[in-house]
Amino acid sequence: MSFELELLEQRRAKLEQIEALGFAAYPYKFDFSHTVAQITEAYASQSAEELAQAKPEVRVCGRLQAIRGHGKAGFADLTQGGSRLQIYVRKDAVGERAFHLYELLDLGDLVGVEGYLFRTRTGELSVHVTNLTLLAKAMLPMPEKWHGLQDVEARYRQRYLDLLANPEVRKVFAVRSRLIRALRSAMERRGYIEVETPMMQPQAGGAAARPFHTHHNALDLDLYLRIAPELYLKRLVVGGFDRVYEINRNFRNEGISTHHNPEFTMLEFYQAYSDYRDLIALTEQLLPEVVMEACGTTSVEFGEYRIDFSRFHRYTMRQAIREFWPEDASRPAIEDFCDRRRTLAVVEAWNRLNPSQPLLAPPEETNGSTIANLFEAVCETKLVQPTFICEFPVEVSPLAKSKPDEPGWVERFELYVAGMEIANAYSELNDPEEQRKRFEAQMALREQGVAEAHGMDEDYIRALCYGMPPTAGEGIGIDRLTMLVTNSRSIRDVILFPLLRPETATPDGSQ
RNA sequence: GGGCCGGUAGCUCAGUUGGCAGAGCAUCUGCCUUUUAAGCAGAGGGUCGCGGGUUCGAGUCCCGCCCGGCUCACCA
Repeated sequence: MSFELELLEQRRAKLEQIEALGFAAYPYKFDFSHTVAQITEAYASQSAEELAQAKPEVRVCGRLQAIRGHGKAGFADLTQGGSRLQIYVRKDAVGERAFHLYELLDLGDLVGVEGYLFRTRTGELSVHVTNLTLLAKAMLPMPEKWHGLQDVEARYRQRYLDLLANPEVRKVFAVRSRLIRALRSAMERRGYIEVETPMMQPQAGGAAARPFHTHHNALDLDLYLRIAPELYLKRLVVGGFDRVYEINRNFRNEGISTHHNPEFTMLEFYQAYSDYRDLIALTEQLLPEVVMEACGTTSVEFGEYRIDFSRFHRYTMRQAIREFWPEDASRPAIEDFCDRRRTLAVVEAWNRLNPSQPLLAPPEETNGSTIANLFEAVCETKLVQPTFICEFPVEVSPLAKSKPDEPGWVERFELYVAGMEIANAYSELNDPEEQRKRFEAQMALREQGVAEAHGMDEDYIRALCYGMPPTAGEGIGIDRLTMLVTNSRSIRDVILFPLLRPETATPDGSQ
């Protein structure tokens, strides 16, 4: 028998002994008078004398995280919801039967205790137990008590153990929850209505990404998991919801990295009678507001940086390439991006400065794509403090409205923080004829083999034909924002169950 | 997909030039009625990720594979 099975057998035997003592192995409930957190908070300031006088009675439950035996007495740490409370079990106080139960307990067991509060010789608030019950047994051993669970793979695969063994993980997800709650209430305060739009779509639109495929049997219908809610949310704006938002999952069938999980959470919202400038103003208000609510400050540690969400920088994409160009002699001019040949010369200059990582700019690529790629290569990692990058090439923005004076550029911004794209927003294109032309241009790209190019969406164009008010829309990546406010270097550390290969045994027995 | 790093007891980790598979925690037995990384004495626990190869001998060297991490590419 393997050691692991032996441990399991030991605990089965203990559970049988516990039942033989007359305790239920899996009782149905425990009537607690306090949570552990309520007790530690309410009695924190009471002295040993005050407690000895009052002997406050409590019924409290949780998981045993440490057991310290002393012969005919013993201590244990009861944890619940990330809080800890010591219990003290004496044979003469609980009786033979309950003390025998105490001796059969293992680390990880869930128990309920009844007793009175006191302070030990060393001053620690503890429950002097008069009644002990088992609520559920841990049949497998818990991770080690002071190093926690370190194995990264095990932490993701068995997140429940990660949460039990590593208190800071629990904190990350508490902050994530506060952040989402803050965003929701910030949107509600501004008069936005929360909606839910289809996750399964006959056509995956609203972004440039490859989708996941699925199938509905009864309708015999091929469907895609959505890559963005955008086109549905704008249909709702046509329908008269002037301010809508959705906080939900998007699915993109792309690579996995420290900044990308195949499913990720976005806040996406639309505001009628507004343009992207209004959304810059909104974002400048919104982020400090929600970051303050989630962490109690607007400036947060992120790796080697301190990120200040109360101050925003701003460049156009063309300005940013100039600004962050590494060398004066070859610094491009704004006019260099007007024409294909001059843009390619800028790429060549960049590649001369970075021969090890040359930027590929195939001749058939649109000039807009080349400029956007150039921007990412030159600037992205340097945008540490919150920075708006405004005005994108029309070729990479098929759903955004052109600038009135420069049809090749659109009214759009992306917000960068710590080298990551956090938000993306634009003045929405609401001219159905122009939208049709944009879709046609995208389809032409798709024919050239650009798999993530946008498809034609006739129903969306029909919706625009009924008239969409001038509208601005924005998406904010919740996972990445959570990374920033929890100082997490990997997106997997802010997603409870990140996608991993399943741990199935292969024919040769390996994993 | 490329590059680099890792996988040894339930957990956290050592393992030297190729020479008997180790420690701490956890577990088990005994002692212990205010400890808190409780303590003391003893015991058990291993497919060294998987499969080949080299060798008298492989955790260690070589090849292939699996899983994971970081990074580059792609993307948000």
